[in-house]
Amino acid sequence: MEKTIISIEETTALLKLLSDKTRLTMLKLLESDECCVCEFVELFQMSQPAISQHLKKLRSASVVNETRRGQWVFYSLNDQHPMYPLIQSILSEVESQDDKVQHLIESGTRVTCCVDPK
Amino acid sequence: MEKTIISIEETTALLKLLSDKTRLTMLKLLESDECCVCEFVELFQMSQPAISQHLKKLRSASVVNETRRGQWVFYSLNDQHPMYPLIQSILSEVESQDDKVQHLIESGTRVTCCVDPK
DNA sequence: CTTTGATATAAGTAATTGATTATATAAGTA
DNA sequence: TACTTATATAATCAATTACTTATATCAAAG
Repeated sequence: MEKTIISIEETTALLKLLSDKTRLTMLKLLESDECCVCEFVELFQMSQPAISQHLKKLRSASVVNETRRGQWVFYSLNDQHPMYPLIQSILSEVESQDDKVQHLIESGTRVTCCVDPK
Repeated sequence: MEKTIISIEETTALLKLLSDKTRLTMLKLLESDECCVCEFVELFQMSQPAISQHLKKLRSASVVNETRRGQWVFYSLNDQHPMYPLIQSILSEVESQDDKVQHLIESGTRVTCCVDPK
């Protein structure tokens, strides 16, 4: 398995994307499980459009995948991204965000959003 | 050897620092050898104060070490930085900057600056 | 001690970024 | 169909960023 050579420009673009607290936290959360937009809205003290714009940046860079299920849109890490190994090694250094997941469970947000749509 | 846990804030601050083309290229160059300021000035199409300001940011974050030798100031990677492993894994993904080193040698800049000061 | 070369700092500025509010779209439900 | 909930887009704005030019500092050489 050859190592893909990544240009300085591609790398700085990715790092810039990850150098925002909200976006990096989002990705750390996605590392363990997909999330829907409303969960991010619950977690971050920020307006829904702000969340949506952060997700758009991640989406435009193909760092995340988007799946609509009914009225909800779920996001997940794109493990096919050419820089996925780098993303993984960055995320592995970052402190766990389990407290946020716990908050979702306790507040009932996770249940509301993520129930099986069948 | 325990893995140091790094906060989201510390990580985003580091990524922001590395998410600039000039600074990331500087660090990639420092990965193989120390450089003096005049070498960076030769390499980047940019004013000397601009170079100096980039170096100040890297210095303030302790990502690089500074050593004065006579009238020259040399910079090197700080391998004692708490996030040095992350810095290394980022740099390892980035394309080589050997062409820039070659340019320094050919232009004579490297010789002028980096001769043993004894 | 004055000049020169190397580097740092200060002040100003245009471009970018990350938020906001208002509005649009899209899906589910009465 | 109309209403509600979830999400996206548009327009706007304040803060930050990465340059620029001008000036200061600092070390070596005359």
